[in-house]
Formats: sequence, structure tokens, C-alpha cells
Amino acid sequence: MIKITQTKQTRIQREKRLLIQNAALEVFSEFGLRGATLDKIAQTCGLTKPNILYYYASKDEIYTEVLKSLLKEWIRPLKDISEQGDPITEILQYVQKKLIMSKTRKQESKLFATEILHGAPLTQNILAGSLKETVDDKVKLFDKWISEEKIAPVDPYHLIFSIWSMTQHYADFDVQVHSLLNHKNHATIFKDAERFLLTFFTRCLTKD
Amino acid sequence: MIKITQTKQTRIQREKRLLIQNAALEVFSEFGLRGATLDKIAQTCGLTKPNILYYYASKDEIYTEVLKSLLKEWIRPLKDISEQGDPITEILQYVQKKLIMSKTRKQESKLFATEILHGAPLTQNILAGSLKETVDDKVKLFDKWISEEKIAPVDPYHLIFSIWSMTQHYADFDVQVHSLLNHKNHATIFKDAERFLLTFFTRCLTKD
DNA sequence: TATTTTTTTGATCAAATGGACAATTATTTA
DNA sequence: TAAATAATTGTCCATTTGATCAAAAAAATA
Repeated sequence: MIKITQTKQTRIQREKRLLIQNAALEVFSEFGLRGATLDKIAQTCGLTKPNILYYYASKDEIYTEVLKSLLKEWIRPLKDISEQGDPITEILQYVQKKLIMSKTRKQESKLFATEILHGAPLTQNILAGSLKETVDDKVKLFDKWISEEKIAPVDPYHLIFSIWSMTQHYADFDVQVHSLLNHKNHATIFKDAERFLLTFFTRCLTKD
Repeated sequence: MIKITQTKQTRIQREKRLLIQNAALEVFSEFGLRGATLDKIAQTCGLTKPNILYYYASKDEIYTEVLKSLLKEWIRPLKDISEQGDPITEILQYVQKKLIMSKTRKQESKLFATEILHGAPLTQNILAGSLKETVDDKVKLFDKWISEEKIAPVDPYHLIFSIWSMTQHYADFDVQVHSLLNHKNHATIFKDAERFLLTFFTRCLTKD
């Protein structure tokens, strides 16, 4: 049994926990919390089921652990929007960063999407907590830019929603996107998406 | 046993099948295919589990039935975009219709989202079939409008993706939206969303 | 190396769940 | 109304699956 009080993890613990987390991300993002089984996770990382439960108390604990450990870096690009930079450039860069994440971190995107879609049963506190703080902070900044007439007047909350939804669409609904685009080359799709989004947001943010 | 060959359903069959479908929609959209149980569906519609299996051969059959019966009306607004109308107006109306569907048919939206998110295991043929046909058709129309300089030049496929993602976001991620907007009044959120989206797409489609 | 601690696993359990089926009840039809 | 058909349900079963645990193996430590 791993003692709760122990502060220092052994080498094996560090290695195995990471191994499990990676496998869990893969399985959870594909099948969702309920569709994923400990057997599948075990098989994916080459451990036995009881061995996994030696490192984590339950399936739910693995799930929340994976979500928590991913959320920080998931919010980061939003945090990076700087008051110092040029407003339009800052926002467009954020769009680009989010799109890149959709391309390179598809599993994480799908995991979050599934979680929120089903009511965020295990992460509602996070939504109302650290994420909300960051969003509220940037909304204030956008409002400031609007009042200074540096970007066109739009509802900042809905602006953020639009960036999230349009970029994440390419990760979450990749099956549909590929199907409708005749299974066009993956890189080409993202290049086209980037061009579209940058044009789109430039027009939206500069008009008047 | 319900005979496969029989063409005419009895009154009871019609009623009960509809009852089951409505309950199934509710349960599947909340828990997903694997998270939903026959017991939950049975409880929701007030029938017994064996009774449900008298009308449907399996849980999977209920699931595909629900998806299939919903898809037709789900595509309809896209089909309704008319070559005769004013291009900008037609597209903006489509945006509005999709947003209204997100508001009034949240369950359907979530059901489709979950299905596609997990690889559309049971609807891939539909994606590649009737949906693709309609999309391709409208893409041609948009291209025509662009060449006639009636709307600004943008990639029509990605324009459609952007409409889908931004409108559906308010249904699929409602928990997040509400959480970040301080659980503001539901109607207000959609009114704000509508204003934002119409401004957004107007600017995007009229620039230059 | 001897002892202690950590890690691994085979066997097993209990609960959940999709589904089968025969018996019963209700409805339709002749 | 009697016979036939359709609908309903209680009971049961097999499988899946999250989780337990004691014993064995491996690793760390003294």
C-alpha cells in the first residue's frame, strides 16, 4: 500500500504512475469514463489490473488525476494573452495556439469535451474555480481594449467561446471533418483551417 | 415476437416504440451509449426491461434507431438554404436556426456530439452519405455566391464547420457556459449569443 | 548477505447489466 | 364469445467489471 503521508515517491512509483496516466488518457479519450475499463488501461500500458489498483485507489481516481494534471497546461495559452502586446495580434496568436493544440493534443481535447458534455461530474469545481478566474481576467482585458477602441466591440465571453468551439471542433469532431473533406491530408486541413480562422477573426475584430 | 415482415404496426407498437425512443434519447444523451443502461431507460419510460426488449432486439438497436430518426430533421435547416434568397440573409438565418436548435434540442445535439466524438462507430455511413451530399451541395452554392461577389471569399467547408461548432457549443458545453457566465439566465445567454453570432458572421461575410 | 520494504500477480468476489424465456395477461379478430 | 394473436412480466442466466487480498517476487536498505 502506498502511504498517503509519504512525501517522496520512489522511482518505480513515478514511472508507473506516468505509464498509467498515459494509457488512461488514451483509453478514456476514446471510450469515455464509463466506456473505459481497467482491463483496457492495463492492457494498453502492459500492467496487470491489480497492479494499477496498487497505484490508484479506483478508476475514478485515475480519471480525475488525468484531468487535473492536464488542465493546467490546457489553460496556459489563455493566460499567456498579454496586456502589453498588440491586441489583435495577441488574440490571433491565441487562436493559432489553440488550433495547434487541437492538432497535437487531440486526445486531451476529446477527454475534456466528453467530460463537460456529460455534465462535468468530476470537474465542476475546476470549471468554477481556476478556469473561471482566468477567463474573467481576460474578459476584463478585452473590455479594456474595446473601450480603447483597439478591437471591435464584441461580447468578450462569447468571443472566447467562439475561439474555443471553432478550434476544438477540429479535434473533437475530426471524424466528421475528415469524412466531409474526402479524407483530405491531415496537414492540409489544418492549414486551411488556420487560414480560415485568421481571416475570420481578423475581419471580426477590426471592423469599424 | 414482432415479425420482421409485417408492414403495419399496431397502435400499441407505435405508441410504445415512441415512448422508448424518447426515454432513450434522454438517457443516452446524458450518459452516452455505454453509460446508459436498459434499466435506466425502462425506468424513465415506465416500462419493464423485458418489455423494452420486446420492441427492440438490443440496446444497440435502440441507440441506432434514435440516431437515425433524428438525423433527418437535424440536417434539414442546412437543406433549407436557398439559392433564390439573399446570400447573407440565407446564411444568417441558418445560423439562427442552428442556434435555436441548440437551445430547444440540447439532448439531440449532445447525442450526436458524443457519437462523433467517439468515432461515430454506428453512424459513419450516414456521415459519408446523406450528410456529405447536402454539405457538398451547399458548398457549391457558397462557391457560386463567392464568385459572384455576393459574399466575401472564405472556404465554404470551414464556414459550415464554424457555424456548426459555434452554435452547438451552447448546447454541448452548456455546463461550462453557464458556469463561466455566473449561471446567468438561460434566455439571456442565448440572446447574447445570437447578437454575437450575427455580428460576427455579418462582419465575416461582408468584409471587402 | 540478511532483513525489511515495496511491488506484482493469481485467484476470487460482489454488483451491475444485457439479454432469454416461459408463463400470464390483455387485446384483436373471427 | 371463443380462438388467436399481441403484449407484459417475474425469474433467471452469463458475462463483464471494479475491486480485494494473500502470497510470491523484486528491490531497497542495513
